[in-house]
Amino acid sequence: MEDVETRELRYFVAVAEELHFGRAADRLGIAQPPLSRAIRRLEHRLGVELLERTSHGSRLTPAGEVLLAEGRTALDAVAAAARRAQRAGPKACLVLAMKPGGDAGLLPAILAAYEQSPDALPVEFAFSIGDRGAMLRDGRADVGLLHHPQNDLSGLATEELVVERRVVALAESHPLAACDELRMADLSAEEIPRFPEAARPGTGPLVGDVGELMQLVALGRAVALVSESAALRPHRGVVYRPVLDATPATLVVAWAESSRSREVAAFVTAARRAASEEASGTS
Amino acid sequence: MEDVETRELRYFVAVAEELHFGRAADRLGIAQPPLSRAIRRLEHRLGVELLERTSHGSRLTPAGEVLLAEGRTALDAVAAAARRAQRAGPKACLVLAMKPGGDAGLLPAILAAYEQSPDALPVEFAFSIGDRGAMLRDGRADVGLLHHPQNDLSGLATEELVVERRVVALAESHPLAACDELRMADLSAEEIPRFPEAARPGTGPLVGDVGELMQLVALGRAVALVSESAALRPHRGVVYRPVLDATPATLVVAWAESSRSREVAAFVTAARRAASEEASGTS
DNA sequence: GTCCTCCATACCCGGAGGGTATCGCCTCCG
DNA sequence: CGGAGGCGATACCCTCCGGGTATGGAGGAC
Repeated sequence: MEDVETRELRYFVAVAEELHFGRAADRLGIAQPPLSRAIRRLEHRLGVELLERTSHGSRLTPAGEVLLAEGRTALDAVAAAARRAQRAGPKACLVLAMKPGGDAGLLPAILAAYEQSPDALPVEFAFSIGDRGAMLRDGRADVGLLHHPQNDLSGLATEELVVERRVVALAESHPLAACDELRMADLSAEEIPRFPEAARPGTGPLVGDVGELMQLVALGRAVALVSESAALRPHRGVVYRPVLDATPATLVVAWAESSRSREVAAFVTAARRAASEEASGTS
Repeated sequence: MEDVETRELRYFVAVAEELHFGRAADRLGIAQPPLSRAIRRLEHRLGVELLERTSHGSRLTPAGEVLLAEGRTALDAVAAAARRAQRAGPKACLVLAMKPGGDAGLLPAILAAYEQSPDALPVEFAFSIGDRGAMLRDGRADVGLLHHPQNDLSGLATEELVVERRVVALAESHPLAACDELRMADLSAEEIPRFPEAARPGTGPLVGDVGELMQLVALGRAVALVSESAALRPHRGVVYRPVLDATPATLVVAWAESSRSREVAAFVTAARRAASEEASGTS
């Protein structure tokens, strides 16, 4: 069987996402006829129909659904290979993906421990609020600090660091601020902001970063569930209250399984050490 | 950045494995000059040197090492996407990779449970002695029964089924057959056969399948460590003795994380059920 | 029926990918 | 020390694939 080129996969993914050859061709920066031919050629080579063409758009066949899912991960893997090879050049570094403030206060200890490793590289930070898992999968980052179950960890290797209880950020003047502790049910009527990348749809206002989020909270226009360590950084006009029945967030160090280099392993070890020392120190 | 095509990755992997442009080109079925150019182009596009050319062969740079490892998994992912899409066509089926006899006796129960699932597909068997993990990674199979820690499970999702103690197969006439139980040290002087695909190198004779293996054992020319369930299938002239300090083998059901289809999930559920019923039934 | 939308077909062109011949360079050996 | 051989790079040519434009045909909306 002839093998599939990444260009063909990118083309198919574009069509499968748009369900429209014209728009997909537009997005890919090519004309529609070559795109149609490329998809037909791909279907013929695989011996499977991928799309049901109707006169108003197209639909995915079961095989198309499979190729969309698997093709995305394959494209991620190819991109990861290229990016990680690039970074392994003379000015090698380790890219850490994390949410600003999403380190449960462990970052200094982790970095200190990592820098003492003989395999340590300079660490670059890739701050991102929403897509840290994707950054690990497609090679934009090498290791990440992310949260379970808030982040999708599939396809990643992980190690748990600490479990963080979740607290709610409220305006000082908010009625609920009078309570010492809350339950999720108490928040059902509140506006909970969302970041644009958030997978789960909601009704809250969209915010771009943590600063905007806290601004909204301080104004009393919204409330926000955050990790308990975030409450250590006070914000003017905002108070924090524990939420008893919120599912706790587990901070994990994550990495792509295909990149089990010494450098990544050293970072994971450093993170593990920092977390366990933190746990024994504060207990 | 221009993206990397799978052809370029295949070319690079071939060169990186052969460390010789001529042999690699031969293996790829092309001439040497186009291959050299393709690699140079790839290096230039990534902005990194991948190989150190010497007059007697080539060596991998650190970036080349990274691209070799990541490129292999990327190629596997692309191949997996193509194969799984092909199989999702009209005559869809679920391919199960397993070692002959490597099911700890669970296979009938697993299949019975799976066939009752509403998502069940016809099951095809892909018997293989050595590379079942690779079959899952590159899409030749959808689910597999493999053993931890004998198999490399990296890049796969797994669920443990049963822990099997290991026993040694001996010829009836073998001196050690007189003992009721053995230790690994007792076997240190014995010939332990290897399958061609076995990663860990050894000195034992090469065997192609389980039949050959048992033949050798019956002749007293070798001994073999096998799972305790294998001892249930008697073989003429062969006896089994427990090995107290052999690390036990855990039978796991494994699948590629990117193919979390309903069919795969149903099979995993069936395997889990069969294993737990087996455990409670025999306890 | 008549548009309109969407995908497929027909045809052409440029350039990337592959082949052959040859060179430059290093190593090894006589 | 010099020639031979092996290895990768370069030069040059050609083919065919990937992409563009123009147009056709089918199906739904009104």
